[in-house]
Amino acid sequence: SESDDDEEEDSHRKKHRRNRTTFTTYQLHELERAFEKSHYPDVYAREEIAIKISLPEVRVQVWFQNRRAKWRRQEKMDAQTTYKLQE
Amino acid sequence: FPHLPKKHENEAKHSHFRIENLDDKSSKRKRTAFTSEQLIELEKEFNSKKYLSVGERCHLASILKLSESQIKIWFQNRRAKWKRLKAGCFGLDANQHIVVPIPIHVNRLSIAR
DNA sequence: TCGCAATTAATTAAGGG
DNA sequence: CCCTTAATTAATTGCGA
Repeated sequence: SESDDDEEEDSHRKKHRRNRTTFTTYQLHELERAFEKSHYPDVYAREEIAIKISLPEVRVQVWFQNRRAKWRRQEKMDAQTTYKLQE
Repeated sequence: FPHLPKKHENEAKHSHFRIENLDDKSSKRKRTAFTSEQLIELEKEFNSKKYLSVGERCHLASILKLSESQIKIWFQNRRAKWKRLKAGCFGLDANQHIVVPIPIHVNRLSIAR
């Protein structure tokens, strides 16, 4: 009966329960395809994508942000790889 | 209406290729975590007014022990979030234009004349 | 100088393997 | 358990007024 633990109240828990959207394979396909075309689509392009894959534009926007972060991370990584290889 | 969409400079304009900096202490960008007290107060303030005057900002900065810039940026970011939230729930309820207070900072010099 | 659009960079945490 | 990654947020850049 003692709740003891949980520094964070579960009221905080319920409130900050983020609902994470899981993309379908098709959505991921289209997003990836769009990313190939441009890493920086403007609002209108994003809106177009959003409609096509039936998602709010903001989800598409966030997806591109995270995708670019990944892209940069990888780019930095194999930049280091080719660096080592040339020695 | 204010501020049109804007276009991001095509493709990789921001060349964020930070070279391995031998200088520059602690290459990571600092991210200050505001305390819950600070956030509660900021939120409370935002609830009453969406825009702060210079004086209000200065006062708030001193009582929360944050820089004026941090207060300014916080309100900017908060307004952006507020806008997203408003736009997000279209459909239900037919409120088109809420009583949006106005940024009147423009007047602070021109009114004096 | 401000606000805003658009973004980044650090971070938090969901959920799958 | 750890990893990938969706979500959040303080901070940056750049433009226009």
